[in-house]
Amino acid sequence: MPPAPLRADAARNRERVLAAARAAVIAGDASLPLNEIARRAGVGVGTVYRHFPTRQALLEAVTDEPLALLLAEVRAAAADPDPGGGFARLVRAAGRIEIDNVGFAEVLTGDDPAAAATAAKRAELIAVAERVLERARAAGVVRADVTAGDVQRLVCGIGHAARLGGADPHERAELYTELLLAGLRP
Amino acid sequence: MPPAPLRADAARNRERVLAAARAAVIAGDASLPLNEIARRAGVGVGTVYRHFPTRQALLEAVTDEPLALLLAEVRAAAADPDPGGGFARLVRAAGRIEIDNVGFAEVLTGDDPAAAATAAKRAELIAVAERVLERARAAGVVRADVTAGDVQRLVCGIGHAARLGGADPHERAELYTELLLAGLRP
Amino acid sequence: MPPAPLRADAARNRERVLAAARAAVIAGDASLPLNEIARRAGVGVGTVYRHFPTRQALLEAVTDEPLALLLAEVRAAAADPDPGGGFARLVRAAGRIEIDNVGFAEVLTGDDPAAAATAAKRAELIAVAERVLERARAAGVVRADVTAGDVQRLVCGIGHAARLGGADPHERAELYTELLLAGLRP
Amino acid sequence: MPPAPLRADAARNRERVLAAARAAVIAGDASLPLNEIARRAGVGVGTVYRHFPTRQALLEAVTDEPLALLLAEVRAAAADPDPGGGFARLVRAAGRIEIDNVGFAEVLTGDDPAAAATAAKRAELIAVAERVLERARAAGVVRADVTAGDVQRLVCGIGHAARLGGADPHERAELYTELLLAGLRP
DNA sequence: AATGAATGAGCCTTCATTCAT
DNA sequence: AATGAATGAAGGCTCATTCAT
Repeated sequence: MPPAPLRADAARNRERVLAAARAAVIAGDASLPLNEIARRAGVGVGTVYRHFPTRQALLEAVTDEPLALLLAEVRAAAADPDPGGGFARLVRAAGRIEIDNVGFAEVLTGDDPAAAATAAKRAELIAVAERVLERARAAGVVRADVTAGDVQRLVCGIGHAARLGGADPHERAELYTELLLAGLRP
Repeated sequence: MPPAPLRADAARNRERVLAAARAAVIAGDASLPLNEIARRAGVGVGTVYRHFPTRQALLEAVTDEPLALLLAEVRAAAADPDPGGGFARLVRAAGRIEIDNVGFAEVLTGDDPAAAATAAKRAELIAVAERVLERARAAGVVRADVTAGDVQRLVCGIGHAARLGGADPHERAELYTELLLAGLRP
Repeated sequence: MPPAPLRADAARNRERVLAAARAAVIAGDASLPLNEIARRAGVGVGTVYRHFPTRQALLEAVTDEPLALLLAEVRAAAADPDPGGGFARLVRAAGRIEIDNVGFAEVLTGDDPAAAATAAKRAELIAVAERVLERARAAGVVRADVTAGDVQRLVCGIGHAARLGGADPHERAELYTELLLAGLRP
Repeated sequence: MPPAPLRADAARNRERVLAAARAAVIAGDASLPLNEIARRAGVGVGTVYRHFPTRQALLEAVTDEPLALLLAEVRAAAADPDPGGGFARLVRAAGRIEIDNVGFAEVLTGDDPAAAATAAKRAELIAVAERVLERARAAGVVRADVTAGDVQRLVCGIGHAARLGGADPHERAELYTELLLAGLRP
């Protein structure tokens, strides 16, 4: 059966929890106690558990929005007539999204996406990204010895690096992304 | 006064604890409970606390050897007559060491090195690395908009990235390092 | 808002913990581990912490009942038409209550009452007691060089003294209280 | 055999430990870790244990000097031709000594004096004090319903009371002692 | 469905005490 | 005799998770 449409109040609660978790994750505190997330969301712990049976499930849900965003970008990249431009666009978008969503990398590269929906999105993401890379490679604008998985990991790495310094990581992330793109050329 | 030579048995215990911690860190489990480290080392918890009053102190001790190693490399890099070659050597060495010592990055980029010795080594490391970069920049073989801090962070990021995939990260790390070096050229 | 009426079962647990703590305190073991109090109360440690975030909070709660009792007495004393009689009544009541509630003195004379309610009661207690003493002094039935604080401390001291011997401290406390009253006369 | 005369250095160590413990006790920190006492004394923990097998033994040793002092006073009191004056002198001395030696009361009224020497002194102290009280009672200058034990306890209580307030307890102790003496009159 | 009280395992840390050096 | 390293029991506290209301 399709996942029963949530009652209005249930949906609102779910959203609140999600918002609290998102805020925590963005603030870099991805290990915030569930008790505390519940408190900030203004709901009981039980409610958190009802909507998200495991912490992993919650993190995935948090990552769901950026994942959709990235999916859109990768599709747009695949549709770009310029293979090199499309690839660059993809990498830049991934970098931007990664830097704004701390847990993102873990879910994307982690092993067990509990939720089927996430798994599906992830699979598509990877498949399309692979095509984008393939095309760029064929056009001779990207090194041949680099896989889609490498690119994905490198984007994560760059996000990690950008976050290591103090203050605003965005500027750093931008620079690092350009470095990465330069390094990826043949 | 010099830090009083340890008694033979004390030194052995210290080494055991260190070995257990090192193993844990290499295995990627840098947050292993001190209890557990003590158990694996075959000593009481108290002994761990005696030798390393804080977890940070223990991590620093674990990182001490690779830090010394890297320090030697950076000195050698500074002595290399070829600025570009010296710089590349430094980055490659840093990459290799980082990949073999998970906690390394954190201690290197973290804020408060409890132990004075670590602080000193770290300071020298950074100073010399800065000179190496400066020289490479002056020789026109490295982009001008990249600081020593950036390089340090990027090496960490690359280590992180290499570790994200399954199995042997070494090969990946090597590739990523070359990408980084390529990206750093003007 | 009023402190939300506790759920029936929560209230029962709170009471059990309180009872266990009270028993321990009366038995003179005011430093009983919270672990042990939890065990005796038949609840988990967490429950103790939920109801009383700190040991101090628990002690204050334990002392709350006798504090209320004493407050009633001191008010009655203030209302007594006979200044000397009122004062004596106050001292005797304080002695009796002190002897039955070991931690009482510490909370009363200690510095930081965590709970606002305790602080308020304490303040009123002291204020009214001061008036009782004042009146007695004015009537010439109490030495002029003794402050309310002194009386408070002396009552604690007498409780302490009464508890030092073996067996039943009550009888001793009574005698010591009379000695104190005699000594306080001009 | 008589307790083998200590070697000079052993005696010095013993004295150092004693001094450290005394200082801690006077500072009101009678529960200072033995490790810490050893450190302050500049000796190893083992040395503390050698000289004082139990914490109780150490406390008794700390109390030994004031005990001797009090013993002298009580003898002097017994020798005083004036029964009332002798008694008052005894109480005042006890008060003064008690206020300067926090652990004193506990050792004096506690149950198990591990050291035989302490036990002996204590016994004599009590015996002589009893005679002083007896004489005062016979002279009609002290209430008849008060035992030597009571007086001892009351002095402890007064010390306790004096220490409850902030800052300098000496002044308070003096006042409280006079109150006690007044209260003890028939 | 929601709540939040209760639970208890588990980690952290301290310190009395022992014992090899 | 002295030392201080080692030990481990004990207590403090947190937090994921369950479940009665």
